[in-house]
Amino acid sequence: MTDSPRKTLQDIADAAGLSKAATSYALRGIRGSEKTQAKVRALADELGYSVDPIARALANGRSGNVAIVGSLRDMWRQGLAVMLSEALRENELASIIADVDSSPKREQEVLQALAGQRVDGAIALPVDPSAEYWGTVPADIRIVSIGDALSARPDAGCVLFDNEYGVGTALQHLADLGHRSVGLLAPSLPTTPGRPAELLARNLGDSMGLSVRVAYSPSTVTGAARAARELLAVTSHPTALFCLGDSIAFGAYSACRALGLAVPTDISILGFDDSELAPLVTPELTTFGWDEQAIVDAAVHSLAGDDPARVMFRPEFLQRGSTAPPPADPAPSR
Amino acid sequence: MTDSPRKTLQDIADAAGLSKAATSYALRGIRGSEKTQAKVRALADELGYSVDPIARALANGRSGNVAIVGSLRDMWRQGLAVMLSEALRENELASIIADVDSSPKREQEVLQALAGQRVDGAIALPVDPSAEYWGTVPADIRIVSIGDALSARPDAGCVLFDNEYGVGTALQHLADLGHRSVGLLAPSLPTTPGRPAELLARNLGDSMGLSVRVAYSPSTVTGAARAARELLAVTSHPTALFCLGDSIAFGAYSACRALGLAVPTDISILGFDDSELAPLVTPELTTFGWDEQAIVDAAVHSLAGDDPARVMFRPEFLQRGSTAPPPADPAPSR
DNA sequence: CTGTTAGCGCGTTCAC
DNA sequence: GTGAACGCGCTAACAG
Repeated sequence: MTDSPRKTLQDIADAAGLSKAATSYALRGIRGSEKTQAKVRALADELGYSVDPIARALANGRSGNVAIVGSLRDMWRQGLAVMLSEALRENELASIIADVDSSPKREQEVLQALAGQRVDGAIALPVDPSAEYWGTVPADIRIVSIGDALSARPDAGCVLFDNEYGVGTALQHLADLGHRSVGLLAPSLPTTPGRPAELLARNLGDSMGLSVRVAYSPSTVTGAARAARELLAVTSHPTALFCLGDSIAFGAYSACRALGLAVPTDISILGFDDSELAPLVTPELTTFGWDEQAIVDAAVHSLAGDDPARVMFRPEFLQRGSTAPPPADPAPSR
Repeated sequence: MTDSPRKTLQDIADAAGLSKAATSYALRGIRGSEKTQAKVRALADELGYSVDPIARALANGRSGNVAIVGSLRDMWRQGLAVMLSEALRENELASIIADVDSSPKREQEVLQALAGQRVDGAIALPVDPSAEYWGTVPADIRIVSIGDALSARPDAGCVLFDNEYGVGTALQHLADLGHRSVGLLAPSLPTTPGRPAELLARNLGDSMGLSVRVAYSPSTVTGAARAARELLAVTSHPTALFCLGDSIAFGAYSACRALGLAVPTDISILGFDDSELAPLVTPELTTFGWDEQAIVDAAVHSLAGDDPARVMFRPEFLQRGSTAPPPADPAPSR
């Protein structure tokens, strides 16, 4: 238990026989001769000095903290959050993580608290990207959103997903297999309508002669199981389930098992995100994979760099074993 | 886009016609008449004032932040970290999350930075609980460790797991089934020996006439698959794998599949932590479940309360389908 | 008790 | 290279 009373800049200035200012500049290599800088630095780590990040933050107005805000309930997003956190650390930024479940209300609250928290920026995995409240975040807090653009915050960096490609590929795949009725299990709440992926699914489905029924599901396996069950508990249920997240797909597996439906012979299931476990369930889950590290790097770069970039990532279709043609006779009625 | 240049204490002092000091006291309800306090508070949120956490931290030495430090690579810990973060928020504590992968070196670095960050406390899911470096964290930073006690930090709160029960039950279960040679896949590194669970496994194994071979594995599915493969790639490999974490168990499934070993007929697999997916893999994973919410509450309570409590949780054995008696003839040699 | 004045904490930055 | 002011809230010491 070190009881060392923290060295301050003054301490090492004294030791070096310099002024605080000179020492400060030297430490940061901004001014002073090579020699002085070297001497000061040597002294600093000899005495075990390290800048007090709080004092520095107070002095120059940036805290070096960024918030990671959003819906962090499914495995994929949790993993992403941890990766983000790590990438930020490598950029000398501390991250505070705030899960908002999938509640726009919580999202708004957290956002409101941001200003007070003095974060320099935020990386969002937005619950409701079309909400007005994004506009209320002070303009000097940089935002990068992952997944959807923030309509109320056009200046934010965006790491977008090529949903058109993903959803199009998925529906085409199902249409090609002969499905006509598809259930879409989306992670948002009914109260946050208009998320691109869902609109897209309806439109693209229409153009392929596919009837797409949309349902909303929590991103937890058990929650999704319940949602999937409801979708399947009608007399003439969809013959395929397209789940916007692997966690949801796993829930769908569970629901099918409970209902005695075999995957993929009775019903096809399509996931999204390629969780580590997708190849491990039976049958292996057909899903879409991302280059997560590239996504994380893009987000952090967009936050740290000077251009709030807009980049788009295209998911890779990973066909495995969870899809097949629909059963020949009308789907069993529960 | 509010462009408000952050109100300061001075602003609201001016507005109230008071001194900064009076205002500061009033806001915190420490001094001043009821009337003044009410007036000042009203003014404060009318003007949208909120204390600058940085200035406050600099002034009184505490930031109201707590760090969540540790190995956050497996799903279970990631989920726990997010839950902790949420529970802390409810206690008006912001949390910063630092994943240290499973590197003691990184753990030490993060710990060292803690003091500078002015965190009030830390919740640790320690990589190396027996390391000396825990002792170097300033005594005024409260620590609560989850999973293992910190030998160098006897004053820390502890949320312990009843490993004796868990490991004992697991090994007994395997012994009862007739296994004699068990592989233990533990998430630590070879460089951090002496983790209770592993020592226990050897000792308990001995007393049951079980030969326990310990191997170390990353907590990712793919990493664990590799580790499991090595363990199984010897001529006379264990007939059961006890994995200290479901992520590792899933990796073991993957390895078995690749090696053409059937679970549970060729090899039994036992997990730990009861991930949401444990009942979804085939065969369903036999594992141990926790009351995560209780664990989180205990940790947060121990950090926030005044008694650095020591509590212990006992996992629940969840027998499903991944264990069976060993094959009658000697195990196939790869 | 109410309110005030005058630092303090610690690193940064502007003038000279 | 230097002194001094600054950022913003907290707190000891003191006056009414």
